[in-house]
Amino acid sequence: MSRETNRDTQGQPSRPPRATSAISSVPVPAAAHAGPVSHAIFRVARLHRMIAGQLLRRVGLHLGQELVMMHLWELGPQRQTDLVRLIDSDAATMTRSIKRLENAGFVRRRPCPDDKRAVIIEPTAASQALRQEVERIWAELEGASTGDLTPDQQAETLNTLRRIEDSLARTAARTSSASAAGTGVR
Amino acid sequence: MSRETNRDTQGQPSRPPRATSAISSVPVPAAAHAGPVSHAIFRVARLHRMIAGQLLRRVGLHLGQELVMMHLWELGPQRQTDLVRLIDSDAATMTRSIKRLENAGFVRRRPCPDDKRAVIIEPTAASQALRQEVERIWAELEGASTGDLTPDQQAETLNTLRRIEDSLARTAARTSSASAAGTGVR
DNA sequence: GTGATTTACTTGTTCGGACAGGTAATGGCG
DNA sequence: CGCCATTACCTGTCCGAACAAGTAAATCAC
Repeated sequence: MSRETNRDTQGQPSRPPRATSAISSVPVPAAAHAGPVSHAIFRVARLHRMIAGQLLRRVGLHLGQELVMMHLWELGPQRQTDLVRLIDSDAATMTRSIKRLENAGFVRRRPCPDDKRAVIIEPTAASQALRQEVERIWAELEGASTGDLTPDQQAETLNTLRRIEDSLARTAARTSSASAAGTGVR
Repeated sequence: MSRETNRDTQGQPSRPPRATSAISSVPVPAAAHAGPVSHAIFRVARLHRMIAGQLLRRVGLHLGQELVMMHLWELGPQRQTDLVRLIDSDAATMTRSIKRLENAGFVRRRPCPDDKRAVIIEPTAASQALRQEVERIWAELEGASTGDLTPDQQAETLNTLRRIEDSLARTAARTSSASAAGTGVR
């Protein structure tokens, strides 16, 4: 959360705060009642992102940069466009992210011999020291997400998340194609 | 996703695509294998955020601004700091968000009579036209998230999400008070 | 081979989010 | 009353994300 995580100090608006139902449930009546699942996704996403950001910052990485490095470590040098596809990111975002990783000394840029448009990104030797740290962070993040769930419960959780993802993906496909029928058949 | 959502286009670097297991499962070996739940959360969050952004953009709002408006509509005029607490946002972010909503004509700023430091934010009459749209969008987003789940399954999903949130919240509480080893890329 | 299209990447802009200051106004305490 | 920590808000900066637009190279069509 932000720095201000206190409660009480009620303002003078014209309505009672609705008896904040449960334990820690932040008082968000409007959004919560309009779409409980949606709002839960939103809160989980924010917490997850925040924790990941905190952990990564300690090793000198920003959110998202760890994905780039993980792919480079695992698959070796990649063209920028391949990284974009792997992470399903944006070309513009990747350009700037790579630039910052380069400034930080974690990657190097090399022109592609086969294709003069392309650039090959490769992890530096110095970045190898990060690898274990990042893997530890991902394990920590996974632990923070799953808590003390049993493997069965984790599988169930994963199932639930996949179901949500599939559902959202279906909607995204419908929503984005306002005019064309295209679900990207080229 | 980004604009580039195509597949195939065989690349020529050393990239064995690893038999993309399922249907839509984007080929993200490294991150997925390091933390499946974590990675699922990440993907769900991104999809959810993207769809919400698309829907909101059609009515002239940006991500997060709808939360401000929903609270103002439901609770009436609020001080800026109250909005920050309600949404659990950041004071700086709120300042700019309010400024943009003001430029868009959706809110008005009025000095607080009791406290000369504070500012009262109130929804404009013009913003009332948005209210139904935003509520429709939230319903649509909820539908997109839950898909064709039965109420029981939705409750189960909600339970799972809450469990993740609690787990993350516990970690966040532990993490924020931990050590502080600087190291910054910036 | 020439021209049109596609691809790879860059840059500019805007947004939310987060952090680091900075300025008033407020309120408590001696 | 004066001192001082807190509060409410603002500004600057940096980052990821998304969109628009542009450049250069590769590829396709003819």
